[in-house]
Amino acid sequence: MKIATYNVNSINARLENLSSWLKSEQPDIVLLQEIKSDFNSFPFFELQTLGYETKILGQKSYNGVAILSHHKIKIIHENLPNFTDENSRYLEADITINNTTYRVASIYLPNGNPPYNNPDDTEKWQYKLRWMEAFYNHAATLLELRQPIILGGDFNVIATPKDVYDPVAFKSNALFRPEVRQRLRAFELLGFYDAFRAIHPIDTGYTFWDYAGASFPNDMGMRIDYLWMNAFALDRLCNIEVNKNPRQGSKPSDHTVLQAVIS
DNA sequence: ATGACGGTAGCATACCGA
Repeated sequence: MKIATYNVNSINARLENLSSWLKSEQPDIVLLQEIKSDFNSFPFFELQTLGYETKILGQKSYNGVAILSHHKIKIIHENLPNFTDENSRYLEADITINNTTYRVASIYLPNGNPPYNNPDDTEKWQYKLRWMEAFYNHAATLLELRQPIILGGDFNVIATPKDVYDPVAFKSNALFRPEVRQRLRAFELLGFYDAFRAIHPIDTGYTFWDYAGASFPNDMGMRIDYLWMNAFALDRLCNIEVNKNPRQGSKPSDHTVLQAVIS
């Protein structure tokens, strides 16, 4: 069973790029973020011709998450429970493959940096912290399940200094501030394993490179996309890798794919 | 530190992002 997470930065702008990756890798489950599309403009039919059923929590212009699968998708939650969110950032589902039911979620955690035109505005930062608290609370309840759980997506948090090309420059950035790293760590200590780090203790594993400058050729990236697994899922983890192909084609997203194989 | 660069809405330019 192959599962992947990919922040596409608009599903419609990325359809060709996404399709060619789907055709070559044939993942069973795909967690997408930043589809930037509501139900009416989502390319359900194009993905269906590639063999994928799709469930989305859409939104016009911004945010939006989706789950694709070769198998039937049963939606469990749209949005985080016990948290009123004006943005579409969380979609949770059960997918049964070969008699195993996987609980999966596609997650687009808030960025948290102030808008460029208003550097003193802390509203987005406060929203990020509240979001992470609600996510922590829900994740704690998920661990009661006796089934493999895979929580994947764009977490917008750089877990450690080695997960970014220049940790000093990002010292005060909302992706790297101690408050969010501590919260991600607390989530991890509940019993969710960073699948990439479980297999690759040293590799950089960057999943995002800014469009600006020559970030990608110079490998000035950061690791902010994750697949977090409970013990039931991690026990079955065979392989996990960052696939950089979608980042180097024409019209790439600024993120690339993190894909795992589970037995 | 700033803004590059790219996407959306909608038609000029503002907003958003990591």
